Amino acid sequence: MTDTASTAAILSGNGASGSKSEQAYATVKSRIVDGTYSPGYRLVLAKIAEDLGVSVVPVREAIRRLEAEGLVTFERNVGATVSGIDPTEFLYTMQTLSIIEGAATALSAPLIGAADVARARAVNAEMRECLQHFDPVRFTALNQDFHSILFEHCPNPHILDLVHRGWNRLASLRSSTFRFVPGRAHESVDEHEALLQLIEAGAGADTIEKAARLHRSATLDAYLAQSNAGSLSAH
Amino acid sequence: MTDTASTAAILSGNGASGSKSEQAYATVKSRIVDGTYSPGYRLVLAKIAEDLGVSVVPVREAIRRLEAEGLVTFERNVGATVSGIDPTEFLYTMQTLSIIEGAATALSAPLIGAADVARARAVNAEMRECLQHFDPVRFTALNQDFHSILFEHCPNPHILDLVHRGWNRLASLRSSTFRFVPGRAHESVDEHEALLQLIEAGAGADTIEKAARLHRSATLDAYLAQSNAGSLSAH
DNA sequence: GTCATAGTTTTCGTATACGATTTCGTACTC
DNA sequence: GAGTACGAAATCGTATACGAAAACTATGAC
Repeated sequence: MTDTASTAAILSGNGASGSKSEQAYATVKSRIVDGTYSPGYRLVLAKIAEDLGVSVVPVREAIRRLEAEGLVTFERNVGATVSGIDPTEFLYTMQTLSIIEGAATALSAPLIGAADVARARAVNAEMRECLQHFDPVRFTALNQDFHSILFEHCPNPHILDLVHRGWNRLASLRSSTFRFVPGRAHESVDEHEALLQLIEAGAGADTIEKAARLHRSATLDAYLAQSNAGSLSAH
Repeated sequence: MTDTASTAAILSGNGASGSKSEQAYATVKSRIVDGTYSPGYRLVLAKIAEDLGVSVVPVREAIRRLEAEGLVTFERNVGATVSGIDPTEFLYTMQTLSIIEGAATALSAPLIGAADVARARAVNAEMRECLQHFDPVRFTALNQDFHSILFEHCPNPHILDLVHRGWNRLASLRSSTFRFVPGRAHESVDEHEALLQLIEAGAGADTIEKAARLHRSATLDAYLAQSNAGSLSAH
C-alpha cells in the first residue's frame, strides 16, 4: 500500500510516463491514499489542474475514474470531495474486506509453498519482537505484509483487485496504524501462527477461510471496542 | 438486470435528465449490458458522440468510468473495446460472485421476514411450473428474482454493489439465460426450498452462506459441464 | 437581528480545435 | 513473393473558450 503510494508519487514526480489523464489519476489517488487529501477535502478541478500543470479535461476524467472506485464523491455542478467514511461505512467496509480477504487466503492456501510459509513466519516473528519494544507502526505494517504473503498466490484476479480497492477505500483513515490494539496484538500473532499451521497441514478451504476471516473480524472488534465508534470519523 | 437496462434505455431516449456525461455513461453501459455492444466491440469515441448528439469529451469520461468498472478495456492512443471474457475470466468472475452472493445472503438472512420468504416461495413455485412447460428464459429470470429477494435486505451496501458489478460484468454473456441447465434445474428448485428453510429456522450465518454459495457453485459446475468451455467466449 | 433578494464570483459542463499517435494501405525494393 | 518504408487516414489527447449552474455576498426591508 505504501509501496503503491510512493510508486504513484514517483510517477507523478517525473510525469514523463503515460498520458496526463493517467498522471492526474495516479497523483490524486496517491494523495488520497497517503492522506494529503483527507476525507471531505474539496477537489477543485481547476486548482488540481494548475497544480499538475495540465488542463481541466484530464483532471476531470481522473476524478470521475476515482469516483467509480469509490474514493471520491461527485455532485453535478457542485464538485468533487474525497469520500468521507463514517463509523457505519467503516464497519461495512471492514466487513466486506474481511470476507474478501478470507476468500483470498483460502484460494491462495493450496498454492502457498514452504518458502512462503517461512517468509510469513519470519514476518510474524518480527511482529512478536515489535510487541516487546513497543512499535505499533512497524507492527501494523508487518501485519499487512503477513496477510499480503498469504494473498499473493490467489489465482483469482478479481478477488485481489477487491482487496486492494478495499484498502484504498480505508486508506485515508491511515490504514497503516489504525488497526493496532495493544491487548489484541498478542493474540493476533498467535492466530497468525495457527493460520500458518492450517495452511501447512493442507486444511480445507472452508476451514482456512473461516480462520482468516474470524481473525480479521476479531481484530476489527477489538479495534472498535478500544476506540469508541464516534472518534472514527475524526481520524 | 433487464430492468436496469430498459431504464437506462429510456433515459437515453429522452436524454433530458442529468448531464450529457451521465447520459453517455448510462447509455453505453446499458448497451454493453443488453448485448448491443458485445465483447470486442470497438468503442470509437467520435462515433458514440455523434450517435448520442454530444461531443467527445463527455463520452470519453463515460468510457473511462466504465473502464474503472471493468466493463471496457482502454488502451492509450488506440481506443476502447468492450471487455471480452474468456473461459478463465468467466470462472473467476463466477467464483467471486458466488462468494459475494453467499455473503450477501447470509447477511440478509436475519432480516428476512415471513413475507419475504413467502414471496421467494412463490417465485420458486413459478420456477417449478416453468420446468413443466419448458420455459428456460422465464426460469432463469425467476432464478435471478429469487436470489434478489434474498439479497435485498443486505445491510452492507458494498456487498450489494459488488453483486451488481459482478452481474454487469457477466451481462454481455447474456446473463439472463446462460445459467439454465435442464438436468440441474430440478435440483436447483429443491435447493432453493432448503435455503428458505434454513433461513426460516434462523440458521447461523455460516450455514446459510455455505448453502447459498454451494448452490451457486453447483449451478455453475453444471453449466460448465454442459457447455464445453470453448464455446463460452463465442456466446 | 433576521430574512429575502439581487448581483457577483466561483466552479462545473461541454463544444471546438489542433497536435500527437497509431493504424492501415500502397508502393517500392530485394 | 515477401518484407520494408513511406504516407494518408483514422483516432485519440488535451488545451482553450464560453455557457450554465450553484454558491456566496452584500444590500435592503421588515
